[in-house]
Amino acid sequence: MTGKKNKVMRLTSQRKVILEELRKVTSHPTATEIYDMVRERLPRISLGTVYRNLELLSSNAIIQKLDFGEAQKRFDGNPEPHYHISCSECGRVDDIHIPLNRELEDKAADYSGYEISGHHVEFRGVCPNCRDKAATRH
Amino acid sequence: MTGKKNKVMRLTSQRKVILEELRKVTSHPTATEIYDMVRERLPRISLGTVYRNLELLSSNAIIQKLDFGEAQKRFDGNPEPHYHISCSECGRVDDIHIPLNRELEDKAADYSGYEISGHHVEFRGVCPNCRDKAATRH
DNA sequence: GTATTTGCAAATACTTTGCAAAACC
DNA sequence: GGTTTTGCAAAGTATTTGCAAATAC
Repeated sequence: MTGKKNKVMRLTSQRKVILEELRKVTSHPTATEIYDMVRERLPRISLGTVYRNLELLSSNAIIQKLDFGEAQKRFDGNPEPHYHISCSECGRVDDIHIPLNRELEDKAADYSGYEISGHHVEFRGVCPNCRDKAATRH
Repeated sequence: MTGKKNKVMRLTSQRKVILEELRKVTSHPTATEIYDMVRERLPRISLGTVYRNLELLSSNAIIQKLDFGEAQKRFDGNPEPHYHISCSECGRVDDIHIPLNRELEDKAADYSGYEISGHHVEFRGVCPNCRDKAATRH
């Protein structure tokens, strides 16, 4: 019905550690960053395994795969929809937990005729750290 | 001051045709789609040139580079900020010209301490075509 | 016991880049 | 005339995949 595969997802040590490490941070790491984090606990894990698990976990809505237009995708251990902001200076990505604006979806549906299933908001700006650094330079 | 290069951007036939073709459509084509469109008028143009021009034009805010999490980036001949919606069935991308919600930026600034420079909203849903097709199938 | 998952390495997909020749202003 | 841009081909980067061995249940 939903098109999802019906395979049982086994709890391998690799999968468990990837999920644990991802849930520890709010930094929205890339696949290679996660690889590095996980390798401290599982030195023999391969990058391919990390990619495969991130793909599987995100397609099962256990984590989120994010794309901020950079070369590498990022991952978020929190599967609940929420907004994000990225710093144009240092590239860091933070969560923005303001309430989702459902009215936007109604407007978009009226405008487009689409049947809307969700939306995402990405803010751009300069993070407090980088703003302070810039100020210090004067 | 702004970090932009000060080179003069020359009006080559390749650049002109790329821009013209991109402005003709609202389909948010990928680089290879633009390559195919342009090649009908300039059969000897190379894909590298298309990429270089799309990069240059978007970094000069003459066009927009968009990323919907697919493998390929997409391009929009309209440089004005506006929202987008993509169809989860067929992948098409449409503009949503509802007014930008600046209040969201204020809320995000309050929440995060960032200095916000802009935001983008992406809706997901099923386009009218695909909805009709799905209905017909029953 | 059997289907899923892993590590490894090779393959793929998209985009970028070096360079000499051509084009623009 | 000097700088930018092009075509071409090769390189780069991120991600995916085939396969035999290992693992989970």
